[in-house]
Amino acid sequence: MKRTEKLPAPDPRKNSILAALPAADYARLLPDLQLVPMPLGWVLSESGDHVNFLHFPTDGIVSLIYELEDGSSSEIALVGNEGMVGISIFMGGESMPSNTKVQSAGHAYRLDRKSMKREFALGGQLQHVSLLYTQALICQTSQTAVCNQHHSLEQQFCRWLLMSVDRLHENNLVVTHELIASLLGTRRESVTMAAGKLQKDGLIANGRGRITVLKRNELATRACECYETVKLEYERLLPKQTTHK
Amino acid sequence: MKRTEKLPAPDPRKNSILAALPAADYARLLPDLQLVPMPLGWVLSESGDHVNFLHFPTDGIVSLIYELEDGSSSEIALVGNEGMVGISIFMGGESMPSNTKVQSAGHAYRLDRKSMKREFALGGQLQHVSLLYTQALICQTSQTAVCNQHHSLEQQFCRWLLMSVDRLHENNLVVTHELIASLLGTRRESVTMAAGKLQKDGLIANGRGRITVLKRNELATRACECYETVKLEYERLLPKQTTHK
DNA sequence: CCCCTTATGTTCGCTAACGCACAAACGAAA
DNA sequence: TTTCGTTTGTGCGTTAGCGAACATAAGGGG
Repeated sequence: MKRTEKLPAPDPRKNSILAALPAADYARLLPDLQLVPMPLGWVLSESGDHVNFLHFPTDGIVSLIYELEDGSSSEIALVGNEGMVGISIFMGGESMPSNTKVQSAGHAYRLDRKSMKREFALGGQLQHVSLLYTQALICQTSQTAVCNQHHSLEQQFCRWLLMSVDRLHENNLVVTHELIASLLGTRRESVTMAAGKLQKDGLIANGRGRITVLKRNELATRACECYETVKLEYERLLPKQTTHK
Repeated sequence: MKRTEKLPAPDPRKNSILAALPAADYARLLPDLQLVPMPLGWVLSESGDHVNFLHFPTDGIVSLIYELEDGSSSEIALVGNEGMVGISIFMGGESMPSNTKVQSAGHAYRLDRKSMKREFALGGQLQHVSLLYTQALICQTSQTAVCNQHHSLEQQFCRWLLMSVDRLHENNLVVTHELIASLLGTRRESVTMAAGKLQKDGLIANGRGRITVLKRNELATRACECYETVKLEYERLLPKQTTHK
């Protein structure tokens, strides 16, 4: 019988937003940051929910999902340790029409509404980085809209795989075709076919509830330009930087 | 021969964002607001352009458009007198990957980057309303993404017509099928067919480069839920209010 | 008034993706 | 090992929308 191992708490600064803060700002925030595990499938918030915490993932992936009345849905953005979940807290709307759901297990540090608003109002680096991140998120969402309109399922699937492995920092995804289908807003069978084709060509290996990316570069050539466009915009807006001391 | 008539300058407060400001804030801004005409087809900014002005439309419609490498494109959002164009100025990114293009002629007041940043940094009502509007814009963009994935062209077309007449405050649109097609990311022929069907059913009348909405309510029943969802979210985030004195 | 550009209407085959039905195979739990 | 639920594979017929080619029509400028 396996025991759940007690792992050491991850460094909050594995999250890029927190890592971008000057020491003083970070120190001010640290006492208010609470570690929370993000198990697979956990729903952080649903459409219209009053959001009480801003989450900074250190690992794992959270999907922002829009659901329609007929039950169909689409993922509009992916968030990993490069970002945060719950922007309506500082944007002022209190809630959003999207659901936020953990698509790959991990951890996050959460900051309560009051602390975030207090820090945001200071007009310091957290405000600055939060707004830049939000702009990047708008870019991702917009590109998703165009992508849904113009690109084939295979292209979208490749894009999604790349965006996921980028955020996981490893090649192995724990997902079913069914889940991917709901995120891409398509049928499970279509995903199965696309995955089968990529596997036959040796780009991925897919087992039961698991997909392993084997040839990242080739996947990128099969993906649409959307992947690269969004990635470049993220790097432009939120350049990789050494953590402030 | 028609002469261009010299019309009186529109009231800046016909723009909802400006109208939402307290008298003191508005007075501080007023000297920096410049009226600019927005002729049909005018491109305010293209992908990656360094944006120097924030525009507050008083009438007319501006489209935010994403263009792909192969020349195809999709409209991401519509902006009328309820909003503003050039959010990257206060979001911090300086530029965005979208093009902004006048889809229906009108006017706007523009505010230069420096003045906007100065006012935004004060943390007053302009900051607050700008962020709320940005969240509404994210909602519109996200819903567009889902809509592109799941809804038929007819549904999208009806949604687009409704969103346009809402912002124009009249029933008559000056657009060609070709233009609509590029905004909806589809073929001109498909738009012609959809328009023909709606005309046969008496919901719209379409002439050469002109579409008149005859039965607004019926159009709403043929549109997808996306129209209503976005509209409600706009009203929630930016409730109609009497102008501050 | 005529011409000529621009906009709209219509047809025909084609393909990606849908909806449904069912078969196969994997793996955890008994 | 057997069983059973979940996941994946496959084969239909159907359809919305694409792409290209072409016909018609509306309106402005000479």
